[in-house]
Amino acid sequence: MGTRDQLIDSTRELLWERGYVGTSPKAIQQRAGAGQGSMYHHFAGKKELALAAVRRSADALLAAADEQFRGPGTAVDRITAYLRREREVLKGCPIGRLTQDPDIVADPVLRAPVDETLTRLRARLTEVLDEGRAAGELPGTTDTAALAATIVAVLQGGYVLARAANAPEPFDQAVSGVLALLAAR
Amino acid sequence: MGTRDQLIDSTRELLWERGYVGTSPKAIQQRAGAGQGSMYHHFAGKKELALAAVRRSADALLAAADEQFRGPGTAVDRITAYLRREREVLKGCPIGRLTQDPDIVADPVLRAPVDETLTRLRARLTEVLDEGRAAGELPGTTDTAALAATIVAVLQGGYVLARAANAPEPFDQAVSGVLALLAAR
DNA sequence: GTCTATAAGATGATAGAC
DNA sequence: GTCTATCATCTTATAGAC
Repeated sequence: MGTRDQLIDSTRELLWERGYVGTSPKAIQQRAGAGQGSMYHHFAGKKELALAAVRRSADALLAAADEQFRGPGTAVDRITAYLRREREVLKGCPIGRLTQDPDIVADPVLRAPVDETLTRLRARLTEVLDEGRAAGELPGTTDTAALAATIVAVLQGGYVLARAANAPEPFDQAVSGVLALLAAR
Repeated sequence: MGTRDQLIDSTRELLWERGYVGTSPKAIQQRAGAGQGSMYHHFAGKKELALAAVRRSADALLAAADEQFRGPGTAVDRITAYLRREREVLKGCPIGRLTQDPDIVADPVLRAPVDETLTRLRARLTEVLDEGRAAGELPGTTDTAALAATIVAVLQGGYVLARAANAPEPFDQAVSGVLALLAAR
């Protein structure tokens, strides 16, 4: 792996751990084992590097989700698999957490990949729910787009609860709760 | 209002807007209209001031929630009122957002009030759901603690989706989705 | 491509006058 | 109580040698 890739991956890690405001170029360089000159040779600055890192994390997130959505079973089975998938709950979501970063949300260029990722995730989930509704798993009156937003919100909010408690249990409870509601339909 | 209170309230605003890592003592002083000496006279430093600010915001959050929970109507009515309450959605949750702050989560003293607030909120919501279950609004098999976690997660995650989109609609969708599930029981 | 040197400004606090 | 220095360190680069 080249230095450029090392820099991007180190930035991905640090953005996940500390956010944009909490991540300095120096910290990125140290983790990547690269000098200042090297970093500024490959990237114009912190913002451009962060953009490359966020895009790569976004692609990884959508690919991982799609793996569950394309899996076997009914629509509800696949959503259950997605929600129950093994996760590093206490680390939170590498994309969702960026919504709490003032410099990301304030900058249209930096916010764009975050917005696009969560919008696409909801859209993909809506498709799966549409399949389930067509198959009679869900009532014909189900607002699948709203339900998709609910499911993604449970994930994102579950991370918040788990990080507050410094324990994964609240996340698991939140997931169990929404799955119970879904199963009762 | 005294200088000390001004400092706390300015810190509350800045923690909400920019988080702990993104908030400097200087910014606090400027917003409060106080000098350095004044701030360090009233508080030992940034951490102590943040602690006072977080505690005050936590009290406000729990009081606001309880206002809805003690309101009129069935359990589901009151939960609906709580979720549909007017909120500054794009600002997010002043307490929940702190879970994305590495220096808050890493410090037991700073994390404690965040943990306690969300834990109490879930506990209070569990009580309301227990009433609803006892009244026959919810099935006797309902795991009220899990459902409470789900509802709080929908709120916290709804904020994440809204901030990513820079629009309140995803929040409203997420809330609608969980209320539809709840109503169908 | 990578390195070291340099720098203007911010950060988080301390010291001491008033 | 509040003010104005002062300070060591960090931040986010730029410059130029190698």
